[in-house]
Amino acid sequence: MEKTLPHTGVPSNQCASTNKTHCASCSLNTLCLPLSLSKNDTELLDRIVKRSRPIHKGDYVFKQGEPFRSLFAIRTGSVKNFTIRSDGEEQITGFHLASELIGLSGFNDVEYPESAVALETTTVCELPIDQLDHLSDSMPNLRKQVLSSMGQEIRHDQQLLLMLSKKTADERIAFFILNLGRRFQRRGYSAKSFRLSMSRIDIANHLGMAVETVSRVFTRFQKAGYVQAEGKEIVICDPDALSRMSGESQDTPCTI
Amino acid sequence: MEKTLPHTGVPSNQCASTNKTHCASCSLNTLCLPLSLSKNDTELLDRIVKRSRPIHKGDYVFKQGEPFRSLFAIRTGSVKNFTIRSDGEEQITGFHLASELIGLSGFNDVEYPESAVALETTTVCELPIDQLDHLSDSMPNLRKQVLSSMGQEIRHDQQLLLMLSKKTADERIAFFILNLGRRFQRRGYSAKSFRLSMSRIDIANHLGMAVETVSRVFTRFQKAGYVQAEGKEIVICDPDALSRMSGESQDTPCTI
DNA sequence: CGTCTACTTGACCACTATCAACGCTGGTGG
DNA sequence: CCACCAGCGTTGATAGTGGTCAAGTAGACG
Repeated sequence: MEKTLPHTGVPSNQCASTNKTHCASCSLNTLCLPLSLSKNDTELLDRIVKRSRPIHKGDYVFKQGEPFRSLFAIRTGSVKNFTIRSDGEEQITGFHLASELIGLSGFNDVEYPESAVALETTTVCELPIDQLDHLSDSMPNLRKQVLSSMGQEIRHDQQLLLMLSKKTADERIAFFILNLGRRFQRRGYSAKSFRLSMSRIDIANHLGMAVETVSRVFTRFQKAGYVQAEGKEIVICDPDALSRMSGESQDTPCTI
Repeated sequence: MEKTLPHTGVPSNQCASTNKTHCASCSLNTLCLPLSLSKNDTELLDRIVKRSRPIHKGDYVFKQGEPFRSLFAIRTGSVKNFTIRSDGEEQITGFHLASELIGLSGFNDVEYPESAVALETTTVCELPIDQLDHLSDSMPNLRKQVLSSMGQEIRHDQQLLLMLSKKTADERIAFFILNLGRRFQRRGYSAKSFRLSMSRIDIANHLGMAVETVSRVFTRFQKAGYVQAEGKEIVICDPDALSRMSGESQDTPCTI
């Protein structure tokens, strides 16, 4: 149903050496932590990476309240991050795709302040924080890369903040779809045609609106010819219209 | 009008040695970067800190689009951070008080993705990023502290996200007031009685509501006896009520 | 095939944005 | 010293967006 995983079927576990995948050969190494590392450094990083078997839809990558021990890089699939609010409600703080680093918000905390669960069958690379830290001593570039990822995460959150604090339902959905498309594009997929791995409920939760509203906006967009939405399959027909709607600058044409 | 600044009036500039203030003697050193540093390390950090003269209300600490060169620790006063959206509107991403580190969102970017301006007369300590980076080589604790601050920033943003995506006007204001109070408390001031350094307009912008709504909520809270608001002076009369309103857990009593 | 959940659509109403008017305060210049 | 002005803050009236409730459809899964 989902695109097939690179996983071999061999019951590999934990140790990188039991698994075919290595950072050096990973298709994501230009997007992920090895980005600015030398061949040698990449190999050192590779050694501390724990690659576990695929986790299934609904499984936890890490759970709010667990001791903060590792960062995780998503190899395939996607996850949603969320916190449980005091009133018991789940609040989705973000969706993450392949090559993205998750768990960063745990820094400075003894435990994970949020949970991450797989939205589909997903494989992750685990980076134990103490080893990563130790490795950082001798690899300034790795250090920079981690800081970099955190800076990115902060900017991402602030962009979201920016959106949630002002925008209407239409603007939020337009932005959300475009943003997802761009992220797929960076990973070599089509920016205009993709599959939403998250439910409407999750989208609604994340964007701070009612499910009904999400549904209505999708329908409206479809009627207007901006997108073609059939269940989770999305085709963006008029990216410029969406870009205009999302409140992005009118002067620069849409990047997808 | 504001509390007097520790600044001496001597036209000191740039070099720490021309200024009385040092990290070791700074009243904020248990909240700021020196937090987990040894006496010796603090001294080393102290050497790269540039302490400039006070900046006045409305002045920029750094400006969106400028090359990312430094982090800044707020010594006294307060600032607002904001980005200019494509439509030309200003969007306030956060308010920051003494001891907080700003500029973190610039990591991984060549330029600052947001601006910071003083809300009142403010003094900052500038930490040039290249020197900080260099110092990090030999000081793992400093590294941790920076990561720590970034983790904190991410969590802070996510908490805000959480709020903006769901809450009503009352909930937002209640949360905002309580949160400010707690931050003042951490700095040794009263959590219940303080002065808002930002205008209603800024609050509205930040919380994603109209100024009129902010004003109405303040009035409503006052009539209900939750707070006493006279212009920018705020007294929290019933923290528990605010806590309940803000959607925090009902079981745990309010922490202030 | 039945059940459960996700999703859609419609009706209604509350909340809050918007528009408008006005008081207040602080700063400026005569 | 006072008149004036600009920006902030408050309050009222109105309208629109989007949440809630309700019902029904479609799709997933055992």
